[in-house]
Amino acid sequence: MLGVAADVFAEQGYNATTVRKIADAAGMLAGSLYYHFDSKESMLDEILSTFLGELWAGYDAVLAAGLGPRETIEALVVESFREIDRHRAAVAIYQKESRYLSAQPRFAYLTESQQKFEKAWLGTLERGVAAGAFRADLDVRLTYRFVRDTVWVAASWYRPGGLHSPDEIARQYLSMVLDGIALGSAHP
Amino acid sequence: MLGVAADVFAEQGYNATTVRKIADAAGMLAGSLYYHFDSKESMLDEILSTFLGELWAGYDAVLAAGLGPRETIEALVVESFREIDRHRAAVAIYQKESRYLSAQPRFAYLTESQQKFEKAWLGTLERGVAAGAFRADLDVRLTYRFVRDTVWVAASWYRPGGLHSPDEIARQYLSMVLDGIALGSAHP
Amino acid sequence: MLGVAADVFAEQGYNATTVRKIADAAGMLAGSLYYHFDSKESMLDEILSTFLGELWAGYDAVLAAGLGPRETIEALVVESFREIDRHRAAVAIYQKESRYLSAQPRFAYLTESQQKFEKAWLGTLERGVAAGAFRADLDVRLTYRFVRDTVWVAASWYRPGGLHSPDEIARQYLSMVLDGIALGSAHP
Amino acid sequence: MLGVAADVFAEQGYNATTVRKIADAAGMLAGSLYYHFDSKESMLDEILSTFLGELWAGYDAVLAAGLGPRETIEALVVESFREIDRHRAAVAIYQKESRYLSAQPRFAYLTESQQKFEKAWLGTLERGVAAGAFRADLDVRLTYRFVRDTVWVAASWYRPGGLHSPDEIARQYLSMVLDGIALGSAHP
DNA sequence: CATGAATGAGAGTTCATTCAT
DNA sequence: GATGAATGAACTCTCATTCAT
Repeated sequence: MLGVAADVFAEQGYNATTVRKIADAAGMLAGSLYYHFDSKESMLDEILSTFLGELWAGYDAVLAAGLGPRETIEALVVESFREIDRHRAAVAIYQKESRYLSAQPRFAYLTESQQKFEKAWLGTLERGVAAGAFRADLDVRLTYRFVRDTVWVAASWYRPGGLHSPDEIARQYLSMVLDGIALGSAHP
Repeated sequence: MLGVAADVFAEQGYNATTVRKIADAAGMLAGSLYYHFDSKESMLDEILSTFLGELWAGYDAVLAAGLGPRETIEALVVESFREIDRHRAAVAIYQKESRYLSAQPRFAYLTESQQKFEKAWLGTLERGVAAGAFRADLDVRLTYRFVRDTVWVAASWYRPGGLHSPDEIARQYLSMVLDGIALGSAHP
Repeated sequence: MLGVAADVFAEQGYNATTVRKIADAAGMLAGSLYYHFDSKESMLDEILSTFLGELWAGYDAVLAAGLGPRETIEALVVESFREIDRHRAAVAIYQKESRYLSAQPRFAYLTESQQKFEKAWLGTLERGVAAGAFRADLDVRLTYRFVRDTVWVAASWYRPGGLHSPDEIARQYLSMVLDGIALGSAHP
Repeated sequence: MLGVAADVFAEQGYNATTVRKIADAAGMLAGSLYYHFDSKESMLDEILSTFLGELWAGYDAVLAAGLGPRETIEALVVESFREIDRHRAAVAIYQKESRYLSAQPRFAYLTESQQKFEKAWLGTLERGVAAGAFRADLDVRLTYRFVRDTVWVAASWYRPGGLHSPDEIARQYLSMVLDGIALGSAHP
């Protein structure tokens, strides 16, 4: 039933989603939802925290593996697309609502997660620049935002079961992000 | 006053924004807004259509200039970041709300604009692949989405008057998109 | 300008008429009306009191003429249709709104007028029954309402300048009220 | 609950009636009404269409009975007063609001009903004139309006459970309409 | 005299939530 | 576990009215 709610939230936006719509999609009446959940907000909370829990399980495993910076970035991107595949709705909700939600105490964990996230990615990029794996002529914060957005916005159009598997999409994205889309360019 | 409304819509989301909040931000009472606008929706309409009007003025000029595919992409990206600079709030609103809005007849122009947009970008990318300017081993639709999202999501964090000028950001984005962030990669 | 307001009130109803509609019909802006009138209610007040003033001037002349009961009824009906002709809108407003207005102190004169009205008509009918001019087998209060309504409701469809003059309509109405519409009936 | 709404509409007028007044009269809060009805307008719609449905059931039975013109008129009047007795509020609402409502598509059936109504009454009167039952020296359209208004305006003052039963009122009205209120008049 | 802009009370309506059944 | 009915706060919007210009 959380899955149903997540789909509706993702499609219509949290605020524009009425409890009745969720109930309709779940085949019951609006009042009946309250046997299962405390509130509309608690559904959202559970959707987001479950997603972030699984995301960090994956990320932490990658970060603990002791890979080089380029390999770490690659693994994080692959992991991210797998999460998009498994939690598409949650990711879409996160993208749309997190800024406004993170102001509320109940969703403080969104801010924490975001900071941890930034530390992991930005740190890896900086490590990669120092190690000569990534270009030094780019603003690293800009690069961070570029890579981050590039990956996660995919949730807005990705549909599971489409032509490309998550791993295939990850591979193509990585190729674009790392090597660019132009032909014959080089950074000696 | 449309600027005020756009800022509030961008920050809180259209649905979560009450007319009272807009009125507060504009220094008047909620009812007073209706002397200037027919409805909350008409404010949104005017914000988005004004933005799209100016966007297409710029895009059309670029597309009519007869540039090569790579130069066209470069010019479109530069133009896009300039629009983000001038219409940051409108772009953010567009990003968040357009999917759900485009279902309504009143906002049918969003769908039209999106199709024109896709045609311009996708066409240029295909032309570039054919001309040997862009890599042929990538899915061109995936590449399109990658480039498109890469550019426009910037509106979610961009603040006018920050460290980087729009043109500087465009330059860095283009460098990443075209040549990648990795050092020493080449596509001969 | 009162005439304009009266027409709009008559057509749309007092409550459904906005000040703006009156102003539109008068060729000015809503706020400008307040140079001429204190309030929407005062327009209504002036319309109704002017009409009732003229009505009673006519009625009082009839009642003071010392006519017999049948001739008095005839004269009152003729006078009424002349008032409908001259104050069609006011009569229509009166018909629709008086019950609800008469509860307000400002419009107490409506109640007074109505009582005077009832006294004049009912008294004449009773006088006529006693004098053998009118049938005694009918409930006189019912008869009063019958005659009263019969006359005044005409304001709802009457349009000045139509086929029938007010006096012609009065003549036909009187013929129906006094002698009935059936052929060959008699009350010896 | 429709009955409650009808009473309030009848007494105060549709526009002057707030949903809060209806809710008060029904012993609930304004918002609660919307569990039972889509809108204030849909209450009005249901009240009027229910009334017209029953009215035409009665009228159609009369018209199908194959009576002579005078008997038809008598039966229609009797039927009308019975409807006033059963749907007093609805009739009063119809009288006050129908002209303005019939302009809206939703209430187009009011216009249709009115045309059917006119056809039934006017046709019967014309038939009666041709058959020598009614006077030929009167304008038949004027007569139609006279009879029509005479009957239905009664809803504005009629109170169920009063001194006169609907059938008694109908009898007196018919006597006045058919034979007049004057004594000794004849139409040979 | 008229305008344009604002006010503020109140309208119809929506919706998350509650709760007896 | 689910339903139907109700709650009450909040929302968008309307409108009579005011007033500086």
